[in-house]
This record gives sequence, C-alpha cells and structure tokens, in this order.
Amino acid sequence: MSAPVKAGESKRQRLTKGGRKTRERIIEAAAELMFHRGAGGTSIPDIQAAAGVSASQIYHYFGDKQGLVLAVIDHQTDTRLAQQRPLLDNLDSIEALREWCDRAGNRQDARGCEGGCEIGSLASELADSDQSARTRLVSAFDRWEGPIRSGLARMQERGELSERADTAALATALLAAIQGGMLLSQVRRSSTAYRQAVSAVIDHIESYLVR
Amino acid sequence: MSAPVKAGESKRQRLTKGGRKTRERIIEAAAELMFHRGAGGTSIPDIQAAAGVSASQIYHYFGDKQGLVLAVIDHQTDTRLAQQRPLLDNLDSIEALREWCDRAGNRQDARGCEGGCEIGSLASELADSDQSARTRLVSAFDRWEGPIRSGLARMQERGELSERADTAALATALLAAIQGGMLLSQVRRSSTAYRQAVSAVIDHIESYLVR
DNA sequence: GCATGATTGGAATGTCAATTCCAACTTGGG
DNA sequence: CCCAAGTTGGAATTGACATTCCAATCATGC
Repeated sequence: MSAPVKAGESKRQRLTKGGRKTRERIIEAAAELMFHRGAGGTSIPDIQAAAGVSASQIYHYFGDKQGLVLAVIDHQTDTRLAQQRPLLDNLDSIEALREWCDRAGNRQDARGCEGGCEIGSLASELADSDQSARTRLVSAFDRWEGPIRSGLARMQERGELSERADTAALATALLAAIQGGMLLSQVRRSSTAYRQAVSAVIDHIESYLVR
Repeated sequence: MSAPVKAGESKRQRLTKGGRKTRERIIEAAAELMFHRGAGGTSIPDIQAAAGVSASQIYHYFGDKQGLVLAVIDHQTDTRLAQQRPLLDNLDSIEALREWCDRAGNRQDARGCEGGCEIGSLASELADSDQSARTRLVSAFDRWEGPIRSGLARMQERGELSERADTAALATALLAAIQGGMLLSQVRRSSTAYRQAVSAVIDHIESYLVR
C-alpha cells in the first residue's frame, strides 16, 4: 500500500531533476502541437514522438490527457505573459499601448498569420467542454487583462485620462479587440484586421485623453 | 452520356424531395452538435443518432466528414445572417448598430453564455487545419462584414460620418469586437465583456459623427 | 552501499471512430 | 408499368487512440 495516493487528484510527488526536465519537455511539445492542431487534434502518440518520451512518462506526470491540457494552458499563459513583459507592466501611455499591440501584430505576420492566440484558441475549443479548463482560462484572461487595466488606471490617476473613462471596460474592450482581431487575421491570413481592431480601440481610449 | 458528371468533385446529383429533407436534417443536427462540441468533437455516430439516419445516408450526401463540415459552415453562415436581417441591412445609424449588437448580447445571455459565435468557433478550430474550410470562413466573415461596412458607408455618403472615418476599417473593428467579446463572454459566462467590447467600438464610431 | 521511490520502455487492452460495401427498397419520368 | 437512379439499413473493415500494466532501471537520502 505505501503511499495511498490519497483522495483528490493533486498527488504532489517529488520530482527528480531529470523528472522535472522530462515534464517540461512534454509540456512544451504538447503546447506546440496543440497550438497548431488544437487540444483535441493532438494525440498522445503525437506528443510522445515530438517530446521523445514514452506513453508511461506522460501518464506518470500528468495522470491523463486532461491533466496535460490543463498544464499546457498554464504554461501558455505563463509563457505569453512573460514574453510581453516588461511592456505589459508599463501600459500607461497611448504610445506604450500601440507599441505593445504592434509587437503582437508583427509576431503574427512573422508566422504568416497561421495560428491565432495561444490562449484564445484553447479557450474557444475548451470553454464549453472542460469545466476545469474554463476556470483556468478565466484566470488566464484575468492575468492578461489586469496589467492593461492597471496601466489605464495609472493614466487616469495621473489625470491624463478623463474621469469619465471606464478603465476596466476599456481594458476588456482592448483584450476583446486583440482576440477578435487575431481570429480574423488567422482566417484571412493577414494581420490587417488585427491592426485595425486594436487601432480602433486605442483611438477610442485616446479620445479620453485630457489635454 | 447526357450529363457527364464531369471532373472535379461536385457531383450535382438530383435530389428527391425526401432526399433534400434528409440532407437538411443531417446538416441541422450536425450544426447543433458541432456548435456545442466542435467539429472534431462531434462524431458521425453522434450525428446519426441526432438526425435519425444511417451512416450510409451521411456518406451518400456529403462524401466524407469534411464535406459535411463544409456544408455546416455554409449553413451556419446562411442561418446566422438570415437571423440578423433585416437589421443587418440597415446598420446606417448609431442606434441601429447598438440595437443590432444588443440583440446578440441578449441572445448570448439567453443561452447562459454557453457557446460562442457559431461561425467564430468553427473558424478558430478549422482555420489552420482545413484549407477549404478556411476559404469558406473567409467568405463567411466577408458576408458578415459587408453589410456593416455598407451601413457605415451610407452614413458617410449622407454626410453623417466624417470624411476622416475609414468605414471599412471600422467595420472590421466592430466585427473583431464582436468575435473577441463573444469569446471572452463564453469563457467568463457573462455577456459583460461582449457588451463592453462592442460598446467601445460603437462609441468610437460615434466620435466620427458630424454634428 | 542500500532501500525506497522515481523514472522509463514497450507491449497489451478495449473502445470507438471513419469509412466502405452491398443488398434491398423507393421514386419519378417515359 | 418499367427502368435507371436516388435512397436507406446494417454489417464489416481498418486503424487510431487513450489508458493500463508490469517489469526494469535510476537517483537519492540515510
């Protein structure tokens, strides 16, 4: 009997140095594949081949496929947010907002507009079918929207943005424009829609500037 | 020889009255299932059960699953656009835009914010994996964006919107806001994000009003 | 250095999906 | 009424996939 594994699901096992590395390798391979083919379109054998591991390793570290999907969501969230820093933490000027959005547009162009948003795509696929995934996606979007809202709030506190501006709503609107713009760009294979969408929202934010 | 059936893939077969009805029933059942579970998450047996048909009927009318998916995309596009008329054809005032967007928000609330946009969800899932699906989705979004652009263009022609307004870009931005807002609302199970997103863009459009 | 638990390989299992086949039945035009 | 074509049922085929198992190997604290 030894370790009865307990109830619940979160068995916190000690990870060897190599174990941690294997675990990471699996997540990264899975994230890459799922970004291109979706979670449902990515099979365990696919991931095995890409990560160079055996099936038992995947099940050892993640329990089942859903567990791996959850880990991928968290990984993509962490990775995307980290990639956007420090810009993300300094969105307190119109120029900063434009620069930040522009980078994502260039990134999209660089990959030929294939693939949409790493988080948005998973969200669209999993929101209705996997309750625990949806929960993590809520948190993912919150972690993303937070810094936008904070930046706008700082502008407002400084008196640069009118009191009339609903900074929280504007932050949500900008995030939505990013998501919708990415989707249209992915379908059309042109970043134009993305750029027009974020540009419109940032122009709108700009209209609240106190001069 | 008469009708030589020709090359290509589109064998235009004569459909019996009953045949057309069966075909429709299959598409509708498939559309409903795919809306909730995605195209990849919906199996042929699922559709068989929902539509009350045998496998051979599905393959008889659509060739293979991809053929059915394409038919579902077209069906959802036609259905959604039809649902939005006549509002969709009269988006030539700020009030009309707000009313039209508001309806979609209420519709979203009515279903508890489960499921996103019928077209957007398919787009996110299929854009990168099915070239012919992507092509149809491009056309679907174009058919949707067109009436928005036309409405704005009419406002501009009438002199109600400033010459400075890029009506095509604004139409794209609004469509993106709808898509992104729907996605956030689906994940958060609240239509607030959708309403804030479209409201921001319409406010922006409003700023081009000539008074 | 040894015991214990972590890690790994690889085969086995059971399920289910996509698609094909073929035979039977129906329909509509001539 | 009759034939060719449209329509349907249901079984059979093939392959993939998620998951499990067991036995072997490796790492580490004591």
